[in-house]
Amino acid sequence: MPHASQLTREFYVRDTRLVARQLLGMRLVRRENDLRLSGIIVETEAYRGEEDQACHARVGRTARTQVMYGPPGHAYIYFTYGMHWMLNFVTEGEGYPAAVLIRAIYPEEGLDLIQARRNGQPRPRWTDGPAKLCQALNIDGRLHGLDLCAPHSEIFVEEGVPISDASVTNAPRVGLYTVPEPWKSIHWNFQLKVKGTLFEEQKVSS
DNA sequence: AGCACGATTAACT
DNA sequence: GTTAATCGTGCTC
Repeated sequence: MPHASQLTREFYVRDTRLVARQLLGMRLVRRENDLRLSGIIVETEAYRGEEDQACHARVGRTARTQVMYGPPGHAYIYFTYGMHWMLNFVTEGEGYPAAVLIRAIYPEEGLDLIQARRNGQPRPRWTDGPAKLCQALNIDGRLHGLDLCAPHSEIFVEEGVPISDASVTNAPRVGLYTVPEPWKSIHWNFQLKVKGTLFEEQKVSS
């Protein structure tokens, strides 16, 4: 069986909230040497514009946020809490700062390596958080700015499983404490919830 | 130069 | 529910 097709830049150029929703059910792929690690994306969040007080670009264009102002379909990877890396995909048109945070995946390929990197954690906790999936897939600042649409890219997204609107839930974005309203409570978190599936089992355990 | 805080996680009471 | 770990970033002095 050939692998599904890699998403092109046209996918990422659209409204960040739509891209975040459409990423659910897609497959995140990490290429390491000749290995493929992958998982189905089950949780995302949208961050868009300098007016969004939860978005890093609220402070404008800096060395850190520069990539978010660049062309869509690139990786925005940042370091936080003194120890954790976060993976985002740049969205919308060049010059408008926006990105989708990948918060959780359901792991499918490379399980042995993922388990080893997750240091004895139970399977439902391997990739059920934004920093956890970066640890599991060996994603850090070295990959910041990477083009997700380039041939043989070390990170990319491909077609996964079809998702119905009924299986998607919206919620406020996670981890915002000092962010003013309406940004703190706006429902820009997207989760895949399919009763009776392993996707649900993972999120219930998180 | 110093400071407060962060799009988190794991371990603990 | 609470808290330590640990350091880059942006802001103030």
